[in-house]
Amino acid sequence: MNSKKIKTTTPEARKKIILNFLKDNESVTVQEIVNDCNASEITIRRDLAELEEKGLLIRTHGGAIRNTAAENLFTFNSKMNQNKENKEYICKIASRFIEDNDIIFIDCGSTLSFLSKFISKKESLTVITNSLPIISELINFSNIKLIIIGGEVVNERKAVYGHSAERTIGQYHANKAFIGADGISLAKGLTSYDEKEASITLKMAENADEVFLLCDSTKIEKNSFVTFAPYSILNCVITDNDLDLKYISKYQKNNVSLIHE
Amino acid sequence: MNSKKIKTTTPEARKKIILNFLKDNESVTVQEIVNDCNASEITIRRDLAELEEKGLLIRTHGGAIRNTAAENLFTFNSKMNQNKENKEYICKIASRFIEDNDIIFIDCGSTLSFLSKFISKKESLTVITNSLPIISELINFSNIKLIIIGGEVVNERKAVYGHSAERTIGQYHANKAFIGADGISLAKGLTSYDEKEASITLKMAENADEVFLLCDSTKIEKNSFVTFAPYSILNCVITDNDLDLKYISKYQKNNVSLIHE
DNA sequence: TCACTTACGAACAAATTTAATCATTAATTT
DNA sequence: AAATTAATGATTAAATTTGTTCGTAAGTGA
Repeated sequence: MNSKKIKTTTPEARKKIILNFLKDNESVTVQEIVNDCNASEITIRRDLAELEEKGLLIRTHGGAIRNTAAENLFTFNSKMNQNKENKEYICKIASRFIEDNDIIFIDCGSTLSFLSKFISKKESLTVITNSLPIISELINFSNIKLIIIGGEVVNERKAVYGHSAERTIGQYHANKAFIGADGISLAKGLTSYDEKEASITLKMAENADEVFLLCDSTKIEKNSFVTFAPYSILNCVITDNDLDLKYISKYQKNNVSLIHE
Repeated sequence: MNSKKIKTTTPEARKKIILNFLKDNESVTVQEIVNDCNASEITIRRDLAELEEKGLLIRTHGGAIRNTAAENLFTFNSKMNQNKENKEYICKIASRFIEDNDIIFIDCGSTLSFLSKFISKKESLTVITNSLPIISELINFSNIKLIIIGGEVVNERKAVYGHSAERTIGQYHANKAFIGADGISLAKGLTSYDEKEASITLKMAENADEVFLLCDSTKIEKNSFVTFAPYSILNCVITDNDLDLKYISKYQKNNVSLIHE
């Protein structure tokens, strides 16, 4: 029996360690990685060179810094995990409104990206979206017909935007649209931080029979920068349990049902 | 040796051990599994190959890493590594024809997906594609304007197809198109196994000033199922070094340059 | 600026991992 | 029990990864 020394890292595992480290830290030195990975400097430098090649970090003298644009290919990172439970909760409620054979729009955004988790079990569904995380989650399910909206890919949002995208949406019609917003109020309607995003969201709403707004309770009766639609386009707002209950009747009077459980 | 060796693991039990280990750890080495399972390296490697085939993990040199959905969704696996060197070689040559500020179409297919490796260094570029692996490789690079063609997402090919996609391509015009095919001959022109794929390829070629066909030498003077374009739409065929040189002059006489180095 | 230190990468050589082939063993079917 | 099939391991050559050396480049402080 020849006892072999057991290596605990492979090249790819090292790279994962490096990238994971950079998720928590702004920068890393070659020495730090050498210690963590039990490999020589030159090996680490070669790893860093490869990772830079792929755009996953930026090399510096003595180490590397995070490439803020990259972090994780098709998942949001920090924003994604903020309020994760609430977002999942909201999406779970939303999934109750999805029926077999529905054709649905799914907007992009960190809240909406949890929706894919709950809809992969439906028997048959057509999903039209501009969100790459959604595509990536649903692509393996043969029961879902997936349609991606074409246009310019925006890295920061992992989604497709632009005139071409907006025009494309008009070619489709869906039963239901599941959209996001940065604020909603009876006074100003739906508002957003970003104009591009607002245009896409509006187009989806316009081309669907029923419109569901998914947003956490902190956004209710709050206004953001760009006003892009009146609240009347909505059939339903789905939010979390922290909702101030006084809003429910107010919204009901304006024909919008506010659902939180 | 007179003591009977007692087997403690079956193939399925080993695989369970491997997968369970990867639930708790980011990565695993072949040696670690060998120790845990009392099997030889080759057996473990065969296990890992099977598990990778099923998409349950990702093999690396020396072991395997966990398969988190988003990381490999948009990459081909088995077909990708067939003939890898030739495909890279072809793409490297092709990249010489790409200049700064070009607007280029990139077709989908395992050969073409290596092209992204070589074009991320260009200063400024617009890439229009229906290939999700290409999108996933280029999304991090701010020097590249990325446009995805909308339509139905086909999991098997990790790409976008359909009438809507074909129509969309007509909205764009590119300097150069880099396309693939399953066969090319002077008699039949460009041929493909798949009709949907052929239509997309043809549209790209029609909407570009220059057309480059990237295909390995085994496809030269071979015919496949669907004839979709005459060879005259091509400006250039880029192939590998195993090319039979007699074809070069023949193709040149028909105004197609056949490049292999 | 200069000297000084540290980091870097190319080239080579060593070590490790891998795939391919073949022979052996175990399990299953006939 | 014989034949067939599946699983395993040993051996080899090839491919990949790694570390060492050494000359060059980059940052640092006086």
